[in-house]
Amino acid sequence: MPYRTCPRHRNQHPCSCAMGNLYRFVEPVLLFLLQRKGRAHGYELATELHKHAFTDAEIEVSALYRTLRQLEQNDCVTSEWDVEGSGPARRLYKLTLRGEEHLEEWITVLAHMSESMSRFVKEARFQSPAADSKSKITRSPGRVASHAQVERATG
Amino acid sequence: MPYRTCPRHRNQHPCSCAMGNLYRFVEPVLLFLLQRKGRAHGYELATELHKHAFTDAEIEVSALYRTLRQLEQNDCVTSEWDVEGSGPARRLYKLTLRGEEHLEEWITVLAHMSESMSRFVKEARFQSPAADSKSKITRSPGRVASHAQVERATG
DNA sequence: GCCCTATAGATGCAACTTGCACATATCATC
DNA sequence: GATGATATGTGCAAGTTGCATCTATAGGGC
Repeated sequence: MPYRTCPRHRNQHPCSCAMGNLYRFVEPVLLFLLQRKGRAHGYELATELHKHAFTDAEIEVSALYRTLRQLEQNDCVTSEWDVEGSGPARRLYKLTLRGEEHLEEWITVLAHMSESMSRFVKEARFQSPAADSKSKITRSPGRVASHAQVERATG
Repeated sequence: MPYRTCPRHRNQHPCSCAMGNLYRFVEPVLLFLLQRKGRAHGYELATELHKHAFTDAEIEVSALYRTLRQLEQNDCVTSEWDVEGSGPARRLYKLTLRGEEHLEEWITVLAHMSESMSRFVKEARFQSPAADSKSKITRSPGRVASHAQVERATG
């Protein structure tokens, strides 16, 4: 059953790597961190991102940079090169007013989703009370098979 | 600002259509409904899906059928044609043991995500208390721009 | 018979997203 | 001048999605 094994967390099953598309949740966390820190560069944000991530799947650095560029094109952040200090130049990002608004929209989205999920989990657990006890690992979220993985598994 | 208008919910902004990729959350709801109903066909599930959906974005029927086929290829459900009754033949789906296990994995994932989101929302609202009051619409989640929308907006 | 609508399931495809590998550049240390 | 840490990106194959479209059965109206 190949769709149930993850190359990254082979032994700490279940994991959430196959949920993919996590960059969407990278966006609100980046906005949040930028609001809190005032200004920061990408590499720095990368080190703090996982503390606020919604799953324990690793976050791609490339996804982070792409998300920052996307946010800038949407006028949610501005950036300027910082050549002070040693090491390679870093791009310093700052939240704009629009970025703050966008974060607030995100907060509304996530509050809504969180409630829906929580309701669903309660209802599903009530329907099938095995869910709590059967799973050996409670901290890590479960695994999801993608279409591609189905192909590999059945093809 | 084209990225901030949605063709479907132009007036009830903000919406969550641009979050896309919702079929991933279609999967657990399908598993849940199948467990509850014993057996059902796709069209029937489509009518009940939105009641348990995690956002108010419409769920594509094609995504539903694709998800059901995917689940079958993963041995999470089985199906057989039902030619009884009038109208076109329908494919009757039933949950397998593996499907139940997969639902439980999903429940673990979603419980974890829901908690992380809720924590994030609290922290972010504490940091920026405007989030509750500024947004005129509280029921609908906010809007997210995709890469493509950025291109259209800025190109 | 023919048209319309509802039911039911499915596919085609362009556009889009993602994971992974790789590229580039600066500076420190050995 | 090799190696490694810091820092920011790009290329591309493989995967996903939204929308339009297709097939098919049955019922009702004309």
